[in-house]
Amino acid sequence: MPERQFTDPAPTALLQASALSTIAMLRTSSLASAVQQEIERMIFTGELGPGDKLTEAFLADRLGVSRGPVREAFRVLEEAGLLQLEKNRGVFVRQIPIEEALEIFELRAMMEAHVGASLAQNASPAQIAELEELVEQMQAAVAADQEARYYELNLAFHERMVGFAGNQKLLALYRKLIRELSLFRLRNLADQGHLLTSIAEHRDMLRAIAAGQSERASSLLRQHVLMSRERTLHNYRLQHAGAPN
Amino acid sequence: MPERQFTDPAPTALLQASALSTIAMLRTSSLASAVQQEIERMIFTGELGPGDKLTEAFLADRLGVSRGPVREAFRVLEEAGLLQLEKNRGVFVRQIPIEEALEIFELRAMMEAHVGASLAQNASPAQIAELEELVEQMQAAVAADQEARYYELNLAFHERMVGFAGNQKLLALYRKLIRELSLFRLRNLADQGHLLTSIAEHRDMLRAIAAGQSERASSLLRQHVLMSRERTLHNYRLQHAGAPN
DNA sequence: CCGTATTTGTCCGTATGTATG
DNA sequence: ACATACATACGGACAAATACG
Repeated sequence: MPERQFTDPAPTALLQASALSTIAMLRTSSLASAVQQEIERMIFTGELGPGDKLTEAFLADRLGVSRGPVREAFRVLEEAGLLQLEKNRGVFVRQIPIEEALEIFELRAMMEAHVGASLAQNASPAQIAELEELVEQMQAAVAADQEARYYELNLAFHERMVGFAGNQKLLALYRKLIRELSLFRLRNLADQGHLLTSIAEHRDMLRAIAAGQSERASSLLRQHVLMSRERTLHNYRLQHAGAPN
Repeated sequence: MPERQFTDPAPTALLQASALSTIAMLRTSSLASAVQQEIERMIFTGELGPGDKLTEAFLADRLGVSRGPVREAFRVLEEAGLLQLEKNRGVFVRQIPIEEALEIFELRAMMEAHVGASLAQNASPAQIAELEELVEQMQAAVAADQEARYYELNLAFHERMVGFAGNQKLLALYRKLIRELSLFRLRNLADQGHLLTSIAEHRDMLRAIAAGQSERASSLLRQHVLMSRERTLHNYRLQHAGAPN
């Protein structure tokens, strides 16, 4: 059973065209970081999927750079948890096992609970207003049946909240976890009902925060994330019901 | 005002001797990771201090490898927050600003509070016993006036607690933060009184955990870490009173 | 069990950019 | 302002290790 390899003709041609221009544009700092960003882009657009194999030489060729920068990008992306380096075998897009995804959800719950308590005590009216505006847009997106847009706004909402807590280190860690989690994402094809529930939960959070209710805000956020965790686990079990391993 | 550079004759000779053997011994995987570990060792033993300058060529020379592996090690250590790469200028051991140190303490407080609640619900008697044993050793260390030993045990105690929570990702993040924080450490030359207080706090935590009191355990751990934060801030202000910047 | 192909590991020469006098 | 020293950035060649037929 051959690994799905990233050397098929069609996607390769596509990559070559887009990558070269992208690399050229990103040439702000080092080639290595440009390559890094390009690999990330390929992963997050789905051009590269979990388990896909990459090689230094291949990527260097297609991106029109030497192996050096590619190597360095690989190392950084391994440290970031997106790639898995196997000595003398190749580099693979990481498979996030379900156990790890669940751990990440737990950490998100911890972080967002902390953020909820913090915001209940320190959030400015302007910040709350901005979050409320995001919820409005989410509502509109659901009404217009734009699921992708909804998810985008949802991510933005949570990230913005974490940002408002004012701890930059926390925000950086949060982002890192979200990126890793996005590698897992077996599309959470959610039903409309859930989306509306979720929006209502967001409103509840904001109310608690605006009212300065630390513990309630904290608890609501934790539950909100843990719900999301449960849905993910549920979906996973559905999809892996008949196919153990 | 020249940066303190890592080219002084005395420490260099020392480095060369120890490093070569170390590098040889660590040759388990790649030279790059061996170099990485060696640099970490130099940092944590104080051979390298915050602000010190490193160069690829110099380190490569002294470690007896080429610049390639050194380069890669630099990138990883930058990602880890220990080094700061400045393009075409040099590589520096990071200075953790006080603001960042305080942020890390806040994250530690968040994490350990979470761990406290978790352990209160799930810790096994064996785990609690192990933690109690560590506290006993800490007590003995204080009695024997072995401060260094006390700190070592204290770190082990907290890390072990985090480990017992069962979330590997959390443990990894926790360790990473502690490593970064150790770069800050203007020796927390603590008075005996504080050490004894601290030990008492540890006992309180364990009691709450053993009794299954989630909220109390959580709160005690948070306060314990925040106290530590306050002491650090206090020491910092003392040391920087007359010398702004 | 061995040879060959593949892939990373390592090294060094040169280009490029930055700071400094 | 300009030249020079210095450090990284990058490329390409060679070596070593591993996998696979």
